Amino acid sequence: MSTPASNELSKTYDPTAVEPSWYARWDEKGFFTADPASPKPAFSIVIPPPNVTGVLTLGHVLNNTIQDILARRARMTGHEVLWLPGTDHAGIATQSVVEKTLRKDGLMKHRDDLGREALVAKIWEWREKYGGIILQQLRALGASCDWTRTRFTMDEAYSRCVSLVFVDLYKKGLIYRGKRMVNWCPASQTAVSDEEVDMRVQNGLMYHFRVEIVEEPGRFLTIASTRPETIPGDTGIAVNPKDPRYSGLIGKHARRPLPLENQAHLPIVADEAIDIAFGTGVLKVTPAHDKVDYEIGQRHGLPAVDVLHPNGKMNALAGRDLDGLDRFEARKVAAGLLESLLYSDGAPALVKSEPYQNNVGYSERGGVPIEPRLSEQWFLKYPSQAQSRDVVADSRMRFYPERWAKVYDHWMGNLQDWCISRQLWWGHRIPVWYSRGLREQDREVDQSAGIVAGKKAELGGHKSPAGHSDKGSLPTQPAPSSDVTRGQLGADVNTSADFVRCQIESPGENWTQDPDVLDTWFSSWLWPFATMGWTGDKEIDAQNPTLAKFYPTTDLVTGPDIIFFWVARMIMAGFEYKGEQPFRNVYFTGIIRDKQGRKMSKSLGNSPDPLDLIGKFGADALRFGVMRSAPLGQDILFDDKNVELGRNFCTKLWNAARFRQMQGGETEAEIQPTLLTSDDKWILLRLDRAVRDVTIALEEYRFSDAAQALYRFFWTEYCDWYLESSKAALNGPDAERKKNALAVMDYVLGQALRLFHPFLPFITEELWHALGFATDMPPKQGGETIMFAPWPKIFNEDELGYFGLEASDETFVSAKHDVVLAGRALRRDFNLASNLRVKFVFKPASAMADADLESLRLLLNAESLALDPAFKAGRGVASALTPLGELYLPLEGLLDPAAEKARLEKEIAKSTSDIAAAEVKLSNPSIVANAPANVVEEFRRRVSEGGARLVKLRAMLEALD
RNA sequence: GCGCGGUUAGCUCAGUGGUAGAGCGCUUGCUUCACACGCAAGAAGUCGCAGGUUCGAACCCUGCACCGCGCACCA
Repeated sequence: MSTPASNELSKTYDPTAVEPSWYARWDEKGFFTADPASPKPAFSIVIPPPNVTGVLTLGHVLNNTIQDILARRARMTGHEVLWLPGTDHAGIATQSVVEKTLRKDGLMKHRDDLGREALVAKIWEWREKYGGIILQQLRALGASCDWTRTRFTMDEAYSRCVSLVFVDLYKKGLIYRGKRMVNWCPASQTAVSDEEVDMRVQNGLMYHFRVEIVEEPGRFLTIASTRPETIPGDTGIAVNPKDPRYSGLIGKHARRPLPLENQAHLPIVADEAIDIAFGTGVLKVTPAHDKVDYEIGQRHGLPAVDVLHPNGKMNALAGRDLDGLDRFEARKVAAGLLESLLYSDGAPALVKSEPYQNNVGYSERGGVPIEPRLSEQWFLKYPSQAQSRDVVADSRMRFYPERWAKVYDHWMGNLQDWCISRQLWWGHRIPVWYSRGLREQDREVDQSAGIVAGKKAELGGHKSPAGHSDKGSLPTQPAPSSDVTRGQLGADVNTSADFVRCQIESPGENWTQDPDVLDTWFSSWLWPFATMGWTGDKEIDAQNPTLAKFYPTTDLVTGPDIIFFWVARMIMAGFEYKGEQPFRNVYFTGIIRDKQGRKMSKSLGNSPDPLDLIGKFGADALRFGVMRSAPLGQDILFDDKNVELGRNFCTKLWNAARFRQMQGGETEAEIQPTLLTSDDKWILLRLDRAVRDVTIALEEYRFSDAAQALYRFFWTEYCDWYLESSKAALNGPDAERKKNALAVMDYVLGQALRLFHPFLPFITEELWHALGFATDMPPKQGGETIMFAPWPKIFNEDELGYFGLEASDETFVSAKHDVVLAGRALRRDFNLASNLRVKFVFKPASAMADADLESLRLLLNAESLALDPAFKAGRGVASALTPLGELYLPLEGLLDPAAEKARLEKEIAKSTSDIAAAEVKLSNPSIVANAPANVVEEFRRRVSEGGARLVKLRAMLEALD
C-alpha cells in the first residue's frame, strides 16, 4: 500500500498553476507520441487542419475536445493512439490576410507591385513568424496530439503528393481544362467551386423594360430582369415555344436598347427553359453572365459577350455610359438610361421597377455576389464515386448523427465536376507546363473580354465533356490512361504534347508553368494518408509502418458544414489512392452559437476568446462546460455559464479529494467486504452504474450524456449522499470501520478520476498524483500518468459476490434517503432554521443497523435520532411516513397543531387521489386484459401500498387530537 | 419547390406507450469542522395546434403552424 499523499492540497483549485506544467511534462515524456511498432491495437485520428492563419475559436474547442476525449479514452483502453495535428495553407484566406497586412504596412498597394515570387516569399515569412499559433493554443486546451508528426499542407513531401495526384488524375483523363461558366469572385478575383457559393436572400428591384421588334416597328416586348446592367451583353431574346402570346415572333428580331450607341438586333428564339408564368414570359439571354442563359445560348448558337472586367467593373463592351462603373452602380445607371430612352410611341423603354426578393449567390470568402463568368479553368471529374457512395450507404462507414448520411448520399448522387484551379499565388501550383509562347496566347483571349463564339465553348454547369459522359458506370477504379485523351476533352485548348505537358518537374528551359494554383481542398482531401508519409509508390508505401498501423483512421471529428468540401472528397481520395476508406466513423459536431442562437462572428462581437476563458476558468472547466452542453447532432448555444459550471465542478472534485486527504491514513487499503455498510455498497453500485453509463455513452459518441452522467454521479451521489453519510464512520470510534470507509472512498475516487480524465485531463492528473494513486501502479499503466491508467470496468459476477453487492442494497439506501428527505421536509414545513439541531424519533418498520441509524442522524443534521418502536405521538409532534417507518419530530411548544393537521390532511388527500387513480385503471376490464402484467401489478401495488399508507396517516392525524 | 432538424418549467435541454425530469435562473433558510465556485428545502409545465391509433399518447400515425438548416431555383 502506498504512503499518504505528502503534498497537501490548497484550499481552492488554481488551474493556471497546474495545467501548463502538466502539459509540458506529458509532452516532454513523449506520452502523445505514437509508436507504429507497438503491439497494441491502433486508434487514430487526423485533425481537421485549421487554417495556418487561424486562432482558436469555440468551434475548435468543441471539435478538438471531442477528439481529445476519444484519444485519451483510447489510450486508457489499451490502444496505441495517433492523433495527428497540422495546419492548412488555406489559399484565399491566407493570401488575403497577408496582403492586407502588407498593404497596411505600406509595403504594397497591389499584389502586382511585389510580383508573384516576392509575395509568396512574404507569405512564407509570415507563416514562419505567426503561422500555427492555433497549434500552440490547442496545447493550452490539453489536446494530446503527436506534435512530432505535425504537418502542413505545403510541406515539401505533402506538396509532392498533391502534384502526384494531379498528374495521375490527369493521366486517367479525370482532370481537364476548358472554358466554362464558373463562379467568379470579383473580390478575390478567382474562380471558386460551387461549394464556396452561399445563396442569400436579397432585396432588390425587378426592372420591366421594353424592346422593339425590328420586323414590326411599333410593336414591343416587355422583359423582366433584375440585372439591366448586363443588357449590353444580351445576344438573344427567348420565349417558350408553347407560349401563344409570342409564337408569331419567333425567328424575328428585337432591338437591344443598350448600349445606346450599339443597339444590336437580337434574334428571338424559342426555348423550353422559359417559364411562361414568370415575369412576362420573355427572357433576355446573356450567355456570358448567367449559367442558364449560357446554356440557352449554346442551344441557339448565340454568342457570349462579356461586358465585365474580372474585378466586377463594366468594360468597354458595356458601352460608354457604363464602361468603368462597378456592376451595382452600373445597374442603377442602366435603369436610368432605360427610363430616359424614349421609343417611337413616346413612352420610355423602362416600364416599371418594383421591389423584388430573390436569391443571390455570394462568394463565401469574398463576401460579395458571385459573378457567373466564362473562363478557362481546370476541372476534375471525381474518382471512386461509386465505392465512396456505397461505403456510407451500407454503413461500413458510420456517420454520427446518422442523418448526415442522407445528405452525403444526395450530394454523391449529383456530383458536378469540381473546378480546381484558382487565380491565386499562394497554394500548390498546377503541375502543367506550356511550351513558351502558347500559354500567353491563351491567356490573352481569356483576358480580352471579347466575344467568344457560342458554338465552340463547352457546356456550362460543369457537366462532363463529351467522351466522358455521366451515363453508364462511374469510373471506380483508375481508368486506363487510354480511356480518354486530352484531345477529346478541350476542343478549345491546344493539348498536343508538343505544347502542353502535365508533370511534376519542369520539362525544361522553354516551358512555362500554368500560373494558377489548386483549390486548397485539392490538397486537404489527401490529408489522412498524405500526412502519414504516403508517396504514391506502391513498394515504398507498403514498407511505411505508420500507414500500415494507423490507416484507415478510426474516427474523424468535424463540422457538417464541410461534409462536401472535405469529408466526401477525402473518402473518394482514400479509395482512389489507398484502396480503402480513410476512416471508420465520422462524428459531426454541432455549430457553436451564442446564447441567443446567433452564429459566432467577429462583427457581432459575440465570440469569446477561448484563451480568456481558459485563463479565467481553466481548460478543464471550458472542456467540461462545452461538452456537457453539446448533445449529439445539435447546435450548441454557448454561454459563459456553462464554463462556470465546469469550473464549479472542478472545485467540487478538488474539495472532495481534499476531504479525503484530510482524513489521513494510507491510500487504497484493501476493502473488507464484511465491514461494508449499506451506504458503502450503495456507492459501489452507483459507481458501477456510472462506469456502465459513461462507457456506453462514449462508445455511442454521446458526449454530453457521458458528462452529465459523471456530473450526477460525482456531485449528487458521491458528494451529497455518500460522502456525507460516510462521516458517520469517519468521525466514529471504530478504527476498522473508518479504515474501510476510506478504502471504499479511495476505490471510488480512483475509478472516478479515470472516468473523468478524458474530459478533465489536468485536474485528474493532479489529483491522481496528489492522492497517491500513481504510487502503486505499473509505470506504463497509471504509475507515470493517469493517461495510461486502465479504463474502469463494470463489476463481474465474482466481484459482485465478493463485495456482496445486491440490488436490494440500492433499494434500501434509496429508502433511507427518502427518510432523510422526509425529515428535511419537516424542518422546512415548520420553518426550523437549517442549523437548528433537533431531536428526531424514529419508529422503524423493521430492525435497523446502528450504522444506518447513525448515517440517518448525520444526514438529518439531528442532535439525536431516537429509535423507539413504541413511540406514541401526541400533540406537538410533527410526523412523516417513510418507506422504512414513521419519523417524528417532537416540537413541544413550537408546533401549531392546526398546521400539522392541515399538513397531514393534505398528504391524506394526495394519497387518496393516487389510490383512486390506480383503482380507476384496475376497474377498467380492458386495461386488466390488455396491459402487460407488470403494469397491472404496478397499479395493484399503488392501491395496496397507498391503502396501508392511508391507514397510518389517519392514525397520525388522530394522535394529534 | 424538395429534404432534414426542432417546438417539454423563465432560459438551455433530457425524456420513444403506463401518475412529467436535469442544470441554470428564481424564492426561502443556512458562514453545519471538503467546498458560499457551497449546503438544504421550495415554487414553477393544458409537453406547438388539430385529428387519428390504443384500455392508455409528451412518446406512434396524419395534417397544419412556427423556428432553424441544407439542396435546387423564375430571369
